[in-house]
Amino acid sequence: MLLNIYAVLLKKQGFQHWWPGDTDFEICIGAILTQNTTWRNVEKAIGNLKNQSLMSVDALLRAGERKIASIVKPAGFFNQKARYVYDFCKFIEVNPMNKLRKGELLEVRDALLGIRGIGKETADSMLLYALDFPIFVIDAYTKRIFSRIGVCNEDIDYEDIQGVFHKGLVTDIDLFKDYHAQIVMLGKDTCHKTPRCGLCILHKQKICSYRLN
DNA sequence: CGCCAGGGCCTCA
DNA sequence: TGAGGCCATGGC
Repeated sequence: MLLNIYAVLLKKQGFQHWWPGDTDFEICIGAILTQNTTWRNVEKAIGNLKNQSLMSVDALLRAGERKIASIVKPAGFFNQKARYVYDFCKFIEVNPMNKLRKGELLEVRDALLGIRGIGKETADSMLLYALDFPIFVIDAYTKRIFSRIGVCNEDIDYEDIQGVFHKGLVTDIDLFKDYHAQIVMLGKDTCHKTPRCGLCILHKQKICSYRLN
């Protein structure tokens, strides 16, 4: 079932090569900046950081929250996000990513969740895409799409829907990465809050019968 | 113009 | 532990 849906999305949309970002650190910063924000706006913020040579732990710590806030402004919620980025850097300063990569998944996850501004989705995005741990990322699109298919309710708890994927799929980092990417693509292009079922491959294949329009 | 975007925190029951 | 308010820019 889950694998079949992935196959359909893969065939339609192509392999996604996700997450966008030149380095693992940049992936983490992007994960923070994209909270409840379109990637288009995040790109501007990331571009600003790179232009000012601030895409590194040391440079960001030296810059400080005020400076970071002014630079990531296009990503929205910039005061909060500047604090989150700064706190994340303070954490990485003590726990470098190559050290985290050698840790136990759930312990590293708990450590990330202990940082102000890093919740479940952000932590799992970092774990999967930057640290290469096998954990499935759940986001608003995942809940929306799979509730419309009929797998769950849209307000299902994070760990509950994550468990559906962990139980229904083989533990494969590359599969987890690309499956989530496929979900985001479908969400951005088609499965909007107001659905565009006429464009949806899952509707065409009769996998989803949420609504005709 | 109004709606919405790849969340998460804080507060208050 | 669950609901509601808040954070903010930019595209459509």
